[in-house]
Amino acid sequence: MRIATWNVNSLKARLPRVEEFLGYADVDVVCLQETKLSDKAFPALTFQELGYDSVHHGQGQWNGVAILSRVGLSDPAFGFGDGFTDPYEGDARLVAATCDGVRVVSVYVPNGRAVDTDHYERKLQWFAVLRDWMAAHHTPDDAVAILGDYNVAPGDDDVWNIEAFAGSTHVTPNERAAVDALCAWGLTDAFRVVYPGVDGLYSYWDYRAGDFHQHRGMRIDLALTSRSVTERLTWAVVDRNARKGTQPSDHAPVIFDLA
DNA sequence: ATGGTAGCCCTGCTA
Repeated sequence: MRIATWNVNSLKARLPRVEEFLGYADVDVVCLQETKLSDKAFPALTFQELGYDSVHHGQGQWNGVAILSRVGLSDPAFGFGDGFTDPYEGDARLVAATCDGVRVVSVYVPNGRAVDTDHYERKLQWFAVLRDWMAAHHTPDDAVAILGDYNVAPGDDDVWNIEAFAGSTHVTPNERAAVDALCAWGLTDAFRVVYPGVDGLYSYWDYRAGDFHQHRGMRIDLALTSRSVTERLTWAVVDRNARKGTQPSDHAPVIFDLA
């Protein structure tokens, strides 16, 4: 099974690039973030014609997450649901579905804006709720994969220059601890299983200042996988070509192969 | 030079 995650930064603007990606990437499951669409505007029929079932959790102007699957898609869930207090209530940031026996979760973690803001504090809370939500619905022995834009670079080698991020979000100890808490529950940063200690592998480059061509990127699009999924992992890659050309997203897809 | 670009419900906010 080949599974990918991609923050498309508006599916309306990016649909041609997403269709192109589906045409060459041979992916079975795709987690999308920042569709920026209402559910009504989500192009489910387009994906159906390309062979993919889909589920979308959207709100319109901002956020929005989806899962596409050509290997089955069942038991969809939208947001944290009853029993959880979402620190970003009203935002469409999580959708889940079971695809060929794997519980797939597509997440768009809040950006956090700046360290000294309420948005940052609620970003940390959102991570805590995600962990509680996982623990409430699953055990680490389940086949679970949470893919998405985590808006956190887990290690110093996940940013182009850690000194340039002094005082910034995405690299703070508290944000990394929030990711570590998910891992402590029983998940693994799958990309680093394939590329331990390899520098310069990013999934996001700011549109501004020519960051992509200057290799000023960050690895913030992650797949956290439970043990049984991690054991099936054979390969991973960033599709950097998707960041090039006409009207690219500022994120590239990250692709994972499971035996 | 506190910049730059791209997206949205586009003259302001979000990332």
